[in-house]
Amino acid sequence: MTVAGSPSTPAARRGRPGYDQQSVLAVAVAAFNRHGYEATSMGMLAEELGISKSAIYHHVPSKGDLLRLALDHALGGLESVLTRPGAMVGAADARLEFVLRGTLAVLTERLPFVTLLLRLRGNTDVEREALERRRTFDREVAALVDAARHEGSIRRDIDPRTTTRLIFGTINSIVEWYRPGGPLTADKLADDVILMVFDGLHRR
Amino acid sequence: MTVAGSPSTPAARRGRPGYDQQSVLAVAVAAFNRHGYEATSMGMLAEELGISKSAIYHHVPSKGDLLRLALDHALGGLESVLTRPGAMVGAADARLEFVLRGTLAVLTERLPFVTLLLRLRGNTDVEREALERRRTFDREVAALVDAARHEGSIRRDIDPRTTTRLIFGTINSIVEWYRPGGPLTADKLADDVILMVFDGLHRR
DNA sequence: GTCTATATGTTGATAGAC
DNA sequence: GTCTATCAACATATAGAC
Repeated sequence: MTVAGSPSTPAARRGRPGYDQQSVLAVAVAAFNRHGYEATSMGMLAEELGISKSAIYHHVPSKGDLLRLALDHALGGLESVLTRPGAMVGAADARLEFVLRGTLAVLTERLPFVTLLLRLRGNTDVEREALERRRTFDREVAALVDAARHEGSIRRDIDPRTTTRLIFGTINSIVEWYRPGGPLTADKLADDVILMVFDGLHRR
Repeated sequence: MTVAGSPSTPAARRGRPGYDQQSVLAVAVAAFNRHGYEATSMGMLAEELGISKSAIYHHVPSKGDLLRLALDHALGGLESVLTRPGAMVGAADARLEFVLRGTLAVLTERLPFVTLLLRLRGNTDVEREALERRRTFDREVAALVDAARHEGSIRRDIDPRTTTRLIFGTINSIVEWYRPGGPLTADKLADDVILMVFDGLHRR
């Protein structure tokens, strides 16, 4: 999926100038992440796009729809991880690692969209619906953690709920600092995260 | 320090009714965390406090000062961890654990204030100044991580910057789910975090 | 310590021209 | 696909009464 940040990017759109919905969305998501969704005005978006406020309404019916489109892109990516073959068969330990690596891949590939999702507070209906879908995803991963624990591959001296939350916390917090294109590749990052979470930082 | 959430809490304030600066601040911080600082209007605060907008200006000169007071409380707590005796002497490994436990203690004791600090995006001068103080704190902890690495107590197959960011990510993400007064005490949480970060979740 | 009234600008969204 | 013009509602903050 191509998400351009300026009008008439040749690779993204052939033909006439001006924005399309995807390129408007990319700019909107960046602004939502910088100021927060509620604090981002259509006037600010218009200024960044270089068009008038009302021109935005040609691409999207409301500010809430910009949010809904963005969150759907993030959630769709995460949900697809759970339906991939590697998430369904084998030892719980291996399935868990597969899902965590898949989550990390979606997080880095759709970074601004997932960032927006993870910063939601549930203040509007659109946000609450997205948070409900996110909770369903979280519950399925939590079930995998429990299975790996029962299997004996995960330590039992930490409460299962705490275990799941620490795993998610570690992974989700990556949106706050990881930037693709830097020295750290997404694959190496995934290796590092799996290493710390399951084997720890101490030398042994 | 007492931070009340309603006017004339007997333990917090003796004498006349009405809010004082601390109780206004507590309500404001909760609202900032729920909606984001920029998206929280003085009208919303007035409604939650049950007083008029202009009455708030009796306690604090501006909305930005509410933010500044709150961030100062969070940063003061974090900075005090680095000047405590345990952070200054001994093996780097032990000093690092001491500082991380101290950070976790401040995070849980001043939870709403630290939450606000960690969600800043740097859109105003007040925010940028706070982020600069936070970066200074982060740099000092990063130096401890580097020292523990050189000492040989921390694994070398993960980049030092990544190591520090994963540690901070894991700890900072706790504000998104931990609630004091629940079944998990702050001390047990700190034990769990230290255990996962340094020894990993795998059973050995 | 709180109020009403007010000043001045910005909000999301629409109507209709080009 | 973009524009100007417009709307009612709401933003931060101040002045001055009680």
